[in-house]
Amino acid sequence: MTETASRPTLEAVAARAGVSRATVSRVVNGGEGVRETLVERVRRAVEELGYVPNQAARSLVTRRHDAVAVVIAEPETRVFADPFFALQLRGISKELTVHDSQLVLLLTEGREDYARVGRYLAGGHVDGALVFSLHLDDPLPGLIHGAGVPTVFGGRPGWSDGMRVNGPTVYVDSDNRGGAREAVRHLVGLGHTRIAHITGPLDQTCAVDRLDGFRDVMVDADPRLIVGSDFTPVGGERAMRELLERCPELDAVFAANDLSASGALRVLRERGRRVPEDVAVVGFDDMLPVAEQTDPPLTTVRQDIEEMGRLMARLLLRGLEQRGRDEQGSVGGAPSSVVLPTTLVRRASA
Amino acid sequence: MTETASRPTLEAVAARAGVSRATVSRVVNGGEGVRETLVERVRRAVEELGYVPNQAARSLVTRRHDAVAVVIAEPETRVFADPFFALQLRGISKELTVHDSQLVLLLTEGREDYARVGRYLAGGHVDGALVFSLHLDDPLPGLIHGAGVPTVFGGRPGWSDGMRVNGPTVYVDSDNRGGAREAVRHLVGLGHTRIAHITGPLDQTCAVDRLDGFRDVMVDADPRLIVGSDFTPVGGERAMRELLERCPELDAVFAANDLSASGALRVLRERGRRVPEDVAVVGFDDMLPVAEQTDPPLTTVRQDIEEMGRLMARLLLRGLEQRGRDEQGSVGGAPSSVVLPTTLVRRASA
DNA sequence: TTGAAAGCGCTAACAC
DNA sequence: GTGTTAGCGCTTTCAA
Repeated sequence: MTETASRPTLEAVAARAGVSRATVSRVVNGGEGVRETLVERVRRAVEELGYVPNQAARSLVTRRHDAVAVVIAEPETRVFADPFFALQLRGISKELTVHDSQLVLLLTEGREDYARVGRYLAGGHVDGALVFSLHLDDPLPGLIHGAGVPTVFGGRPGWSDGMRVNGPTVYVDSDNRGGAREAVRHLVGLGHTRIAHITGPLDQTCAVDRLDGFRDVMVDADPRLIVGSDFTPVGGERAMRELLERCPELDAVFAANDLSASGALRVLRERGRRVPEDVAVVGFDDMLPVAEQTDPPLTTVRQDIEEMGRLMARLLLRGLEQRGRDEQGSVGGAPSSVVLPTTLVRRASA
Repeated sequence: MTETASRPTLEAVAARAGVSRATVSRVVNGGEGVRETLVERVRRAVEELGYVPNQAARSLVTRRHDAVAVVIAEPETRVFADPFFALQLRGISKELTVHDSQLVLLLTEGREDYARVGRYLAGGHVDGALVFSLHLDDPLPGLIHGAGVPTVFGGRPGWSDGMRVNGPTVYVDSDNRGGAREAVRHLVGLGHTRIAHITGPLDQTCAVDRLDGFRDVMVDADPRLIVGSDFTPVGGERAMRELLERCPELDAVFAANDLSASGALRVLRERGRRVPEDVAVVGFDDMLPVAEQTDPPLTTVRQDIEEMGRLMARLLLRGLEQRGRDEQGSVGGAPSSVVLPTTLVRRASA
């Protein structure tokens, strides 16, 4: 532990430099319209005293915080077994850094945490929020709306467009449906006909969209070939066993993400089915540490997760700027949602 | 994006409840020493107006922030290919939540970011800092010290004890050396004699400690059996190839972490060496998604990473409380470093 | 028990 | 250009 020395204030710097507080403030905030010699003098005083502005005081008057909350609402353990969030965080962090904004991470581990998050958001700590992993029945959007904080969502939220209470909902998403279609078409192109799908949790839109994409191609798929799962390796194993039991003759599997695909691969190996000769497998995400590590390496649908994070931050910050420019009811130029393309990455599994 | 309504202030609540600001403040902060009827009246006004305290204003006077910075200084991409940090974060987040404190994440992607972090820490945004992944030549400790922020380190920092400028350095670490010893002894117990070691980056103390543990047991190890690496799967592959070239007759490998062990396993399989029959492999970390997923599943040294995170937060908060109690130069009761035990987890690879 | 009043450190009009 | 002044919203003595 280190000591907390009491820090010098603007006042002290002003005294030392022999100018007024206002002048110091001007210099500290860019130095526009201050004589060069004074700027110099103030800079020196700042340096000598080791002055750093007190943000609480600054925020109190400017009402800006240069901080953005990232809310990750994922009760399950999964969040952290999955590089997904980490990658998004990284993209966000990079973009925020460029704009000199800080990242405040709010993780919720259960319903009890929601009140805390709501309080925090409403407490005027941050300029905006980035929100992930919404489930259909999530109370979070309500809280956020109540807190009145500008928000960009990661992944299309599940509610209908009616929710445009104050301005449209802004989100960044991948083309989950299109990506899924491409994956399944690839399997079809390889000559497979009995293609199964291991879904993600269907209370999240990305899982639903991937299922829809699967159905787009396999228009009259045998319902026994679709089995629900949860994006985890263990869930993937379970689903694969179920599938093998229901339809031993299946010849391909499209898993809703790489993690569940890895579980499926394990079961296939265990059961002596060769991949891709007996059963071809395609995943989704292109999570490198997973997809490249499986045996055989996984053919999968790539989405640029880091870019999604970066984009979310960019949209949010742009929106904040907008709002700053025209203080009331900004109409034109408000940012709108973005859907990023996906690409199929061919490896050995299909 | 959502609208930012201007929030009601203490003043407004006071007016509505027909009391003074001071009374409202008391009620909001617990309500000690206020007549029950008034408490009730104020609570109702708060409710009706949807009042939430402005934290900037509060911090300005209390000098507390109920926020802790987590600094992750890892220039390489590795940070996020590795569940390690995510797990620590999770432990930290849980503990902070209990104490109603917020987590502010500061990621540094390169030297340029350091100044920003220093500024932030010094800016009085947070009550303390939790710092990870220090490399030997890291400028971060200096910055932190300059910022005068109470800090707990994750992993023993590399500097000598002399650095106790203001109070001893507090850290939380695993018993890396002991764990390594146990791993190697296990291999010895299995009858292996030509045991190799794939190290981590030796500018981090955990990697050095694991190497030391290896040497403790293999007192006069053939230097060709020790090869440097970097904690990544690819690094592990490279190291394994190198080892196989230098010493084709090796019969066991202790890798400094699971990720590099997974790379080593892949190379061994590729070269047709059976694991564990021809070459036994032990990792370190017991990162479940890695260790259980490898083929064969990895025998490894488990460290409770989430617990480390939790403990770091706990030590920091305890220190802050201490400091709150006795405002000057707290002597007794200051928290001190903790080293957590490790355990060997036997799976199939050794 | 409650209220009045004095700031916390800073910015932003507004004068000079 | 530079200084003066009035708050931002809250907590916290100090009196009543």
